[in-house]
Amino acid sequence: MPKDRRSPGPAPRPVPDGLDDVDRQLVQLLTADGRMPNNALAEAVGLAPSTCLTRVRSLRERGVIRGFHADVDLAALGQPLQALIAIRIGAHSRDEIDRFRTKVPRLPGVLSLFHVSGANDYLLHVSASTPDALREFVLNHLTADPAVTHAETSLIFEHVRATPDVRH
Amino acid sequence: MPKDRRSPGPAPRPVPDGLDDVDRQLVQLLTADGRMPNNALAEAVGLAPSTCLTRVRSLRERGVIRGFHADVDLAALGQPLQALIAIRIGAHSRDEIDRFRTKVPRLPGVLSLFHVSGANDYLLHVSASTPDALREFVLNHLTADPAVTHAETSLIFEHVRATPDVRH
DNA sequence: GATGAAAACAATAAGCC
DNA sequence: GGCTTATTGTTTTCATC
Repeated sequence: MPKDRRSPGPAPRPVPDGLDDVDRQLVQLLTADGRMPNNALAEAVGLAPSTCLTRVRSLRERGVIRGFHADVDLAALGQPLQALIAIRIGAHSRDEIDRFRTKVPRLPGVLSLFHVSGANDYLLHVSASTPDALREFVLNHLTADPAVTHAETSLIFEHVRATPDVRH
Repeated sequence: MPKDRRSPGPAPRPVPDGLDDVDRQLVQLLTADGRMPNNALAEAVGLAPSTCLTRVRSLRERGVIRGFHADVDLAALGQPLQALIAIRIGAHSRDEIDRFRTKVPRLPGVLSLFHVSGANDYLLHVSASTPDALREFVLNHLTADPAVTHAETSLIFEHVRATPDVRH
């Protein structure tokens, strides 16, 4: 079945609603360079600037593009250390988990929180200015938390960010 | 010693060279919104647009700001699964490690590669379209690699990105 | 949906403090 | 460093297809 026109019953698909090739190209280009100007973008995908603008707006409105962020060298900002901390939660009560999940992303130095399957419950990506600051972070905010039963810190020697290929 | 002027011998500091408060604010603002226009940025930090432009340029030139990227909802692009894969390397020869480190970020679906201390050597953040695609990725690119002795996959249930606080 | 043309706005260069 | 002004270029709206 090639195109499924005239489907009578169900519903017209909820959110991301078909991204075509041009949409994917735009996402790809803006992932690689989030400040690429609209007219350059337009030329790159072969659209008029006004059309391109409409497309990009629609991608943002549909939540396909969530936002744009500067990628910063934290070492240059006095945070030369990064770590990944594997965390286990003891009390698996909904409340404890929600509290932890809400509190952690607001702690200073926190970059990302992953809730994961497997032996650990969370993986926390943090930055710190010194080994002591990292130790203090773990002791004050993780070890001291009654919900946390285990926290294992691994230093990050190197972090390579890949630009995801967004084609089918 | 307040300012260390007239230091005769050493050298005038190599790269990030003192970031002042305005620099930090700019970094903070551009981390939160990488597409904030220069004139809005200028107003937010209390500078003239031209001056602000010079500052931001300098931040990029000094590598404090490495780039700008769209934050994309991969699920909307047909990659609803994400995983973190803990990897151990057997042969700890320099060549094997370099090869692994070079090859992995180019594999399809790879988002980030962390080289870490501790029991594991790497932590790989990937996206996939289906559980089968994830399994194929692990089997073809990790298990099949002679340098890899162990690969343990954890599904990511949720990923919360924090906006780092860049103040001192 | 896509377009081109016009109006509105932002980025940049130059000269000066 | 920073500011202002003048210029260039980009974004955005709108009427039209």
